[in-house]
Amino acid sequence: MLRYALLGILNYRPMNGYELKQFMDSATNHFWHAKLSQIYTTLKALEAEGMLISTVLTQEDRPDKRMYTITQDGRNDLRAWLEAPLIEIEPTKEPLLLKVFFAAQLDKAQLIAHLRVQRSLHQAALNALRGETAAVIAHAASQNKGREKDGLLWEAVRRAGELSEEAYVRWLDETIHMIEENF
Amino acid sequence: MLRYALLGILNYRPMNGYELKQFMDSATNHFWHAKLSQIYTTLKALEAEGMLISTVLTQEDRPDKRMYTITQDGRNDLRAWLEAPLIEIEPTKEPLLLKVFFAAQLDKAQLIAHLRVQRSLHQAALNALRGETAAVIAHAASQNKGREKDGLLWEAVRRAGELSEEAYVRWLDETIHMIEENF
DNA sequence: ATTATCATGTAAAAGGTTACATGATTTG
DNA sequence: CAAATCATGTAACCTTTTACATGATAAT
Repeated sequence: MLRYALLGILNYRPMNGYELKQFMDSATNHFWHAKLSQIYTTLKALEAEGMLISTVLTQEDRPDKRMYTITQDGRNDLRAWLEAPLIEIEPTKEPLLLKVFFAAQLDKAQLIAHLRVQRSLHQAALNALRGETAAVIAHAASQNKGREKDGLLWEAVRRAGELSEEAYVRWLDETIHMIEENF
Repeated sequence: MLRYALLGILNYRPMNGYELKQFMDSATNHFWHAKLSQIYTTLKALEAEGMLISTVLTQEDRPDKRMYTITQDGRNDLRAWLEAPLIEIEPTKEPLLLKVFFAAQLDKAQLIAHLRVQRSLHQAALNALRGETAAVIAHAASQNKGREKDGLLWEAVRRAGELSEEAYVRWLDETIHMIEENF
């Protein structure tokens, strides 16, 4: 599925692997991420399939860049994927919930400590979505005249992350409180 | 991490692979899942490491069962993992959000259709958490006298799933409404 | 009759992470 | 002077999924 993330981004404009990684880190991190090593190998595979073409851009003072451009085949593949409805829910894996499920043998203080660490991490993620991510999206939308729909959807997706993190923090607060009272 | 799910469940009582799969499907599905093939290979690896021991239980009218029992080494490993705090957030991958992010080229009706399919799937997941999952947990807790903490944590984890699905359905409603108005 | 359940496994492939390898420039 | 940034890639490994393989009994 990383292939569609890359095709989707390269459908905005050509980029190199390093820049794709930066784009994902700043804009898609809360719903899709990848390591550089996987981005490079996936770009190579997409070019071999004819979905992308690359050209080397020689730079002075900086290493050369391999710029990838989406082809018509790539656009068709992206379109077909966008049109296909998702008829399943993505099954989630939540290490924290797995740990809490089996944590009855831990003592109260240790369990609460675990939950508080997660609370601060999720609060930070929520702040990032409301701050940096919101700013990146607003800026990109403002530079994208004539394509207002993009901006609406980017914001909708950001909002999904915000609701999800709000719910997580609320659950952590609820649960810390419950354990303080009942353990 | 499946290893800790299996060690955690086998710490309640010995089971075979097939039964572990059923347990996970009915109780842990919303935060951890695995295919039978992976469960079998992981059990084998855990036994090779000395975390589990297995014995074959011969049955009439049914295929034989390989029952797995946790060892002291397994209990120690489980304990060490439970005590280690989780200092990172699990990065999520949400195919629906990936699709919506790039979906500006779809027409309004198609996009709304995609979101409505997901709405019904997430509503069904929410109903399952409030129905079957809640019942399974309540029943298991009632049969677990003297270990009330287990039941409190099982319910807390179920509640996390409920809050998460509620937030998802709310977001889908918000987004369907936004697209109906602004696209 | 057909489908579901019970029951265990192996093999191949795909997806993803970690480690290795290199090296210049810029910022602190 | 050290660390971060820019920049690309390969190799080994781990995790997970899909497909293959078998076969009896119970339910519809």
